[in-house]
Amino acid sequence: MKSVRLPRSFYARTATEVAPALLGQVLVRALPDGTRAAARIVEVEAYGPDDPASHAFRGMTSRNQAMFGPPGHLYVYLTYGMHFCMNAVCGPVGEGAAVLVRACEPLEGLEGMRARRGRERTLELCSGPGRLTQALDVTRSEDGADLVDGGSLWVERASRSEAIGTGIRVGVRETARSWRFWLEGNPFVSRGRPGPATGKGRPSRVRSTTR
DNA sequence: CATATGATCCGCT
DNA sequence: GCGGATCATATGA
Repeated sequence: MKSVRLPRSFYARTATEVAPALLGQVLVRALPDGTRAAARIVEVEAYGPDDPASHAFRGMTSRNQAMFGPPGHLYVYLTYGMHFCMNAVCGPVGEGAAVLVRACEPLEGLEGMRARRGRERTLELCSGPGRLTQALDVTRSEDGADLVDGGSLWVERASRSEAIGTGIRVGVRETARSWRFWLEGNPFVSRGRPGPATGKGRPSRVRSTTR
């Protein structure tokens, strides 16, 4: 079957529409050495305008300017001084919305991923925002890259059968928005972090003890 | 200029 | 379950 790259119009919607729609789609990375890496998106988070948790909330800076650019481009930033996180920019130009890709299921180029990650277990290659950028060799150099017309990184349409789970975003204290989306039952979904266990509003994650 | 803080990961207990 | 690693960015003196 022919692989179809997601068009600009796919991203030109609100982040809360794009986020669940990205689940099951395949992220493809063409590496400098000519090899390919591909992974299926299994967990995302939406960050919209008027959203205090969004990097765009306080206006445009040199760090987040890609978020205010055209949809379908990449916003990549460094967090905790050592981990990159990748986002797909959404909405109209100037809005400042994006979807954070939190976890993927490795499909292609696993050996390269293992080498870049320094880990053997497939489960540890892409199950986390910092992990997947390392596995796919995405750094700040890719900030602003075009997912639609660019040549090294894009998203291909794929089918999905799993149900979608929703919950509060990881590391975000605000509990009103359930803007984290994942493929229910998929083992590559990151464990995330339970919110500040201040008593109210536990995330109520799926029970995953023994299996 | 100085400092606090992350949309995290990993190793150790 | 907990804390250290490690630094760009934002904010205040």
